[in-house]
Amino acid sequence: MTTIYDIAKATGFSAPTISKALNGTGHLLEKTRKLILEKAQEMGYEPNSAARSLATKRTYLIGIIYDDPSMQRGFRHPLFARILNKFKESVENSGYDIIFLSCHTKLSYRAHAAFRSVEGIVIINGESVLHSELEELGKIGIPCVSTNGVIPGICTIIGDNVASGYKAAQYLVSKGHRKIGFLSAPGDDFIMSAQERYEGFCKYMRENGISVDPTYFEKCDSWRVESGKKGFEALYKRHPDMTAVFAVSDLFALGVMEYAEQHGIKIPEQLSIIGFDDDLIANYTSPRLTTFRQDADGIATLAADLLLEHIVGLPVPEKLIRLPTQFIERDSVISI
Amino acid sequence: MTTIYDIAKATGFSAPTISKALNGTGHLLEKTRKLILEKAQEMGYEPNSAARSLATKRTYLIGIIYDDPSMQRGFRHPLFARILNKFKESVENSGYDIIFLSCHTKLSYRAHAAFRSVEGIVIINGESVLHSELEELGKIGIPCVSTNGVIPGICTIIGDNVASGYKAAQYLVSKGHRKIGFLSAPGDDFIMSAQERYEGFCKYMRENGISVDPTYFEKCDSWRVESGKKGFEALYKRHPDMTAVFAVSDLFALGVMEYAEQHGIKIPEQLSIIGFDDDLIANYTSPRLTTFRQDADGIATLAADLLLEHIVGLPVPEKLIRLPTQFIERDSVISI
DNA sequence: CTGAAAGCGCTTACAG
DNA sequence: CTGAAAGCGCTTACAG
Repeated sequence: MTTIYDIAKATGFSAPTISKALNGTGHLLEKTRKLILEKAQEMGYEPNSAARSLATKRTYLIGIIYDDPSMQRGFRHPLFARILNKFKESVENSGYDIIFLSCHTKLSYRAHAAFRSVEGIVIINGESVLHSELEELGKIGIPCVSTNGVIPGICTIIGDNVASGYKAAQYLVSKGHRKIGFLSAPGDDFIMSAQERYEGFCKYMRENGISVDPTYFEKCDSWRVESGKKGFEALYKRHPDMTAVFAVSDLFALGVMEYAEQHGIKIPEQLSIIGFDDDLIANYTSPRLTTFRQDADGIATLAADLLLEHIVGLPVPEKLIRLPTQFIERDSVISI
Repeated sequence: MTTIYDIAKATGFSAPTISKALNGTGHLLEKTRKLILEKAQEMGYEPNSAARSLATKRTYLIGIIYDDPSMQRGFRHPLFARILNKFKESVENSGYDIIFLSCHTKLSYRAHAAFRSVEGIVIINGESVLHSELEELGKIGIPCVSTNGVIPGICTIIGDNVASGYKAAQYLVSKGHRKIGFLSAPGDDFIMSAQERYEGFCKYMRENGISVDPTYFEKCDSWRVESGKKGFEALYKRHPDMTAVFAVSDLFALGVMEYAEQHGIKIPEQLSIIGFDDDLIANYTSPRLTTFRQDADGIATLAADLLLEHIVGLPVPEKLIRLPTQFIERDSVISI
């Protein structure tokens, strides 16, 4: 590893001068700068981030919270992986690297963030059980944004769940459906996407004088396929005359299809389905799945921009920003 | 940010003593250690990794090369995302963090690795076009493993492609198929998985006296669904009497299914298919797709273990390690 | 058992 | 325009 001092020795200039030449700061003779740059190149010099960070107090590191306990698909999560992809790309374009913050017995998110001196944090998919940890994050003064749960004091950018639920209800009703099952998912005061979709669903019904029977609602106990299947089974046993179901996840829709196939329920002839997320798979089931697509790129870009602005000291709204989702009509819903 | 000096001042001990207490090194009075630890806790002390790295020359950072130009699914890649998940988990258990190495006009993999002082590098999914970059990595002396392409001087752990191709041929032939299309993918001297699968395929045929007609082979021009579809179209136009096709990727199989549906080809009645990767989707197409599953966890764990051993100075074999794949028989192949 | 000194590689005022 | 000095937060020999 060549250091700045090696270059100093080789060129006869002092370390500060080398530093200035390398960073393009200060006023140096063009000739000096050129000579130093050439020598640095020749000697294969690369700056050392640890030393630089120590001196400048800047690490160009963004901490990522990405834990997927509920769906357990890790980096293959249909929404959060897309957000992560784009977020990473965005911050890298500004010279930042990302680092994953972990949280276990020997290390908290906060401790990890402090250890690596990250300049900002994005909560892409947080362990819901760790509220207190996450709220703590909101307090330590380090810039933070969230693309998932809503945490006091942290700016959150998410898809418009209420509008999506509203749209689903509207669409199904327009197709003549009235006995509509709702397959929901775990959530709490922090992660509310499923609840909000139900809220929007009920809102449409209410506005249009259609009563909502709470026994048509079923909350699955995880975001996994099997949970969707199990949830649908419960729903179906209560209401075999149900004509449609809105699942808050494509994976649940898969579970429904699986159950339907095993029990001779024809889709969409006997049962229409709407999913959520537009997983790649939604385009290849049969029938192809009608679903909602969240604006992952929009969410990620906005989150990155706001976080970066926050880092350089610009004011950031501490509020909830909702981006529209896109309704994707395919073949899993029919008119009755 | 409380530093070691703050604790020194607060307790009356010197900085080195604080350091020893915090790290559990040296010989200190139990009483002293306890007092310091309590004070540190109370003051919310967290070590600073940049300062520590500078002093110890250890960063506990692993550089990840993960670029997916060919399939363009980023973190949702059916194989590499699974490897990344498990690899991350493995190294984190040993106290390491991962950081993604990027490679563009203003930064090479090598420069990025040097800047962040990573202690080791894993090439999970390298830009194939950047051979020279990757080979350079093999030379700079920093511990390196690969789970994808084969690079001179770098230990590589991959699935057993030859055996998989062999198995596919054997299975198809046992079901009576003789006119078998082979849908291959881009590759080169570095990334050879598709070629190797064809090699194994031909090997079985050769060993069993079945001639292989090269016009039944088609190389798609990316790993994407559309390329698979296009590739199959070419194949099908040459050989409408083909009874089966082996696609080196589930995504290609999806393309085949799409083409088949649009052209009234019944699957599996008129055309049997085998895919590769066991993407989630393979279990939900209709018919459900027969495919191969790579041992991503095994590959990742082995890669992590070898890399970590290499980092602490243990000898690591500079060779190619092949892990068996699992053949998953579902419903997309019939006997004829 | 504890501490004074030096150093890791870089940058930032401050002189000249 | 260039450099001497000090400091970022931590650790490692080395004394005592």
